[in-house]
Amino acid sequence: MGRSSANTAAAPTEGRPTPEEWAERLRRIGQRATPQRLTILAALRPGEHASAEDVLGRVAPALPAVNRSTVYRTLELLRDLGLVSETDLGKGVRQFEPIEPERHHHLVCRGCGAVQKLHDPLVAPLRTAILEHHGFDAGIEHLAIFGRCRACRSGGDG
Amino acid sequence: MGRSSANTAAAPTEGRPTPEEWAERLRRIGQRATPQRLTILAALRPGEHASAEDVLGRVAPALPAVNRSTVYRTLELLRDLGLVSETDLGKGVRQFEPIEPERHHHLVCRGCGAVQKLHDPLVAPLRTAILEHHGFDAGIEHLAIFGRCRACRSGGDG
DNA sequence: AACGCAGCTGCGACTCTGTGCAACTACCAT
DNA sequence: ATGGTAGTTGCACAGAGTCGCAGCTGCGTT
Repeated sequence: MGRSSANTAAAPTEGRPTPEEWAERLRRIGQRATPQRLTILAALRPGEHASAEDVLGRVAPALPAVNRSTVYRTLELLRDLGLVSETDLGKGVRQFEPIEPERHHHLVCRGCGAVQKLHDPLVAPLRTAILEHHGFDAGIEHLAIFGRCRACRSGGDG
Repeated sequence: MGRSSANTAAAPTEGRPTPEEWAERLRRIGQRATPQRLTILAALRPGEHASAEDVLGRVAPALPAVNRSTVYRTLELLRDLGLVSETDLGKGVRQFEPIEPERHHHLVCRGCGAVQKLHDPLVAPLRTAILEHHGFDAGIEHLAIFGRCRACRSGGDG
């Protein structure tokens, strides 16, 4: 999405966009820049998983009246817009996080619950293969893969 | 898991195991063979997605007193045992299905909701790579990958 | 065949998430 | 700056899934 157009203030990789930059970005793709959305966007920080409830808590000081539904809907919108990633780490609570240029994924052990990072280069071929074979643009931004870690496998424990 | 042990009655690929075969299989791995579990197992059919609620409905005629929690817990157990797969097709309802020798996955379009099959050979390399690089046994039995299908991509619509 | 215990089940309450509808408001055109 | 309108929000409700606990039961042992 036209990232090479206007570059009003700071470089994208230097820090996170300001609310006004977010607003412009939303408008450019035909979305409204509401205070709720901008506040929610500001509440998300790169590299940090946040649940919908976390976001609601962070937004409350600025906009106490924001409703839970709005948070969910906004997060979902931002996900579909490719601005944030949604991941279910298996805790019954979805985690949201702004998408960074360098993607990563997670391996979640069903035995001990340990979570380790999985770098995108291992996953990228799958994305490519799916696009080539099915013409399907897989939104694998932040995958959670469940299974059994080395320790739990050798330990034999569940 | 030790599939090459005793083969008491019918061949595994000939039909699905009888309740008694399931019972024996459960006991062999240190699990109790309760009527609830056997009934739930019998309610699952290969090649057919069933939600927890579906299973509850199918079990009801035989065991009217079975509780929702039991169904969830049993399904989860069977999943951890590697007997059934769990998949979230994005409908807010998880789908369960007995694991077949020939695995498949799904591509779910976030635009139009269409679901298409994805054959395992495309996914297998990822499983292998994760095992080699991380010693992690990825339980990718029945994956649901979200994204945008060919039609929705060319149509430009959301 | 009866016993005992660890494990399983049923129950109820609670959390997380999605949806319909009416009121509101950001944005475009004037 | 003002007005119209389509997109958003807030609210209330509904449904999926989880958890702790008390009581029951499958299964190994005697």
